[in-house]
Amino acid sequence: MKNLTLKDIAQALGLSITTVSKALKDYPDVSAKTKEKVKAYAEKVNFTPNAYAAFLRTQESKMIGVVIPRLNHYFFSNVLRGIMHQAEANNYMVIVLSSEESYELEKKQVAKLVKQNVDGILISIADTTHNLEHINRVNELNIPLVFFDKYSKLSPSPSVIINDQQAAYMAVNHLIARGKKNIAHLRGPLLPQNSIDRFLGYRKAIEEKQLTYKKEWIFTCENISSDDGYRYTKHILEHHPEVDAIFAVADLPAIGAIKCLNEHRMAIPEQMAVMGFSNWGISALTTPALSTVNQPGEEMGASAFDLFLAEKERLRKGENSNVENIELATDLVIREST
Amino acid sequence: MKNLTLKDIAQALGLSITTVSKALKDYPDVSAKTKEKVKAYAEKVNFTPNAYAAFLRTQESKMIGVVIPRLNHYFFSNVLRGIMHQAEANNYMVIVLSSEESYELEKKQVAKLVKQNVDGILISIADTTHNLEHINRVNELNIPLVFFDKYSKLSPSPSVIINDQQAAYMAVNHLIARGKKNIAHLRGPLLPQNSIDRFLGYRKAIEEKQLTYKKEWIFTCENISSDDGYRYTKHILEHHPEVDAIFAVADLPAIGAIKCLNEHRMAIPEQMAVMGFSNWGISALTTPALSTVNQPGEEMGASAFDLFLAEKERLRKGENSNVENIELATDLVIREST
DNA sequence: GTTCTTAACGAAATCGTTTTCGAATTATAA
DNA sequence: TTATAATTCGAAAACGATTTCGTTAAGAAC
Repeated sequence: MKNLTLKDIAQALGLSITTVSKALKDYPDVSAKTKEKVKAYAEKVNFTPNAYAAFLRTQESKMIGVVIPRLNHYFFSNVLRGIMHQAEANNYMVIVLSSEESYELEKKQVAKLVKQNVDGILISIADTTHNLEHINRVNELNIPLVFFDKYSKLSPSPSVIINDQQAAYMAVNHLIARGKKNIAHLRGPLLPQNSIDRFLGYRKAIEEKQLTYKKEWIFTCENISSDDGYRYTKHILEHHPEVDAIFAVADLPAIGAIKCLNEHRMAIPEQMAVMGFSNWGISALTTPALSTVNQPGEEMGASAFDLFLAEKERLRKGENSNVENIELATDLVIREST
Repeated sequence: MKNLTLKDIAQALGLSITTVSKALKDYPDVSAKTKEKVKAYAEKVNFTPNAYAAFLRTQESKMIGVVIPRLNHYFFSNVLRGIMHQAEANNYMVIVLSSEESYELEKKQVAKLVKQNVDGILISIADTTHNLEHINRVNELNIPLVFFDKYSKLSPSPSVIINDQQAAYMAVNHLIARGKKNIAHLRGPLLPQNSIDRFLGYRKAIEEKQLTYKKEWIFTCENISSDDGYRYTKHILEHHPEVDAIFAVADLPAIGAIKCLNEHRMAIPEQMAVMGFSNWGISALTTPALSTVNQPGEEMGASAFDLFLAEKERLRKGENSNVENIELATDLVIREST
């Protein structure tokens, strides 16, 4: 019942440990007959080599670490799913750690993964991460590292992201096409690249169509929470009645906005249109249902894992070839709120 | 820069590997001075013993496996958080796997964890799990196993759950106190204990107050999805106009119900009250906000980990003492939908 | 018959830690 | 001074898989 070892198999078959090991790994200096015998027996007793013992020799743990800013986050759950699916297909285990959007915790979690000898790290950095020492240390140790969704332009590691600027540009253009002229923006925190890019996409669309751009219509959602959206929308209703649409950095603030608008009996989208970002599961369930930008979470996760494999291969040979950066396509999900 | 070993420290300090190892683990046969010296140096170079090598001797991997039915599930995310927090405090790593509510996948994931030599398994079983062979195998291997939230009465392993029956009983009593007389129930699938218990709590409250109990008012949400809730609510409006309240097995169907009621311009809660279960983050954001039962996710996770430690201790000594089962308190969250 | 090649297998070292057991040194007792 | 005990250390054997390097035996070549 206990896990068998090579020794057990060797004894059972009257072979040496060496031969059994080599037979299982298809070494050329084992006869076809022996290979057959060993493989059949190993299959029968459901043998798999002890991962810890194997690590000691090969220094490959067959584990990767994933650091995400939040666990209970719809989008990241989807990314995780993609990662795990791909990891399973390649016989990797996944250790997931959360940074809780804290730079300090992120550093700790990365250090923990390094100590665990993971074969690679997939990370989406926290909104408050302003320093890349911990990332650089991973690079120096020659441990493959891949960014997904939230990355840093200052690091040379490969990344898989969406084109946030273009996605936001498309979203705001959709609002404009619906006849909206005074569009407010609930933006994300100042640091992360994607909240910057979404803001830039917003501004580009506004300026290109020569609509009014006002600093007073830009609000920073520090926590990207529904509460942020609720609060700012209330402020907009009270102080900027001319605003006829809201483009939010994420679905959560957008839903907060809808909640506030409903309470004030505003007609959505006639009096005020609302556009979110991410296509969370809940966004289809609000009344009215939220228009948003679809981010392909699972696909992003799968690509991130693939990039890890590529990066690992790259590091194994010399450093010559250049890093890959993948940009996934997004698409608008038009529902009732626009 | 690379991870140091005991050997490195031993050489640096002119000691043997043995002494360094023993000094770090406070063996009595190492002098106080040597211990100081070793510990100070280890601290300085940020040494931690190689987990894989340690496993080979101790057979303790300092890793636990967690199997949950779904990754992108608000409640389970919270449980995970509790588990990870407690795991971190006790120097454990956590491997999370999802069964996707599939019995077959659940079996595979458990097998994978066993092969990985985890020190224990924390599991919330899938709705479709009808057979406990995989769980029994874990028991036979003397690997500590703890159930949380969704357990099986057929297994002797410890568990941490809520009293679903009582919680549902309280919830329905709340609806009755609000003057509702014809209460429909959107129940969960037939197998899992908690959907059975919630149904029993519902029926107990109904019968105790001698209200009408009709089989036609009971609907089974196979996927516990918002779509289930939406569909059944539509059916209720069309075929059972006398129903004045809906008690759902979870928040998602309840939100689907609200969506349907809003579309039919039904007054909530006057014409139809809605009660959910779980207190998902979104339940506060619907219009009207959803009344529900609060399940203490993080607390459940933390308790599950503590139970694992206790169970491990129990298995280490003989099997004498009996297993613990923890029942966590729930509380009603009354919002606008009732 | 001798030498050489090739095929098939095993012995043994290694990874880094833990732990048993014995050795060496010092302190204490006789 | 010698015997005994206490203290402090280190050598070495695990744990289980991988891999290098030999060894053996059989057949080929001369």
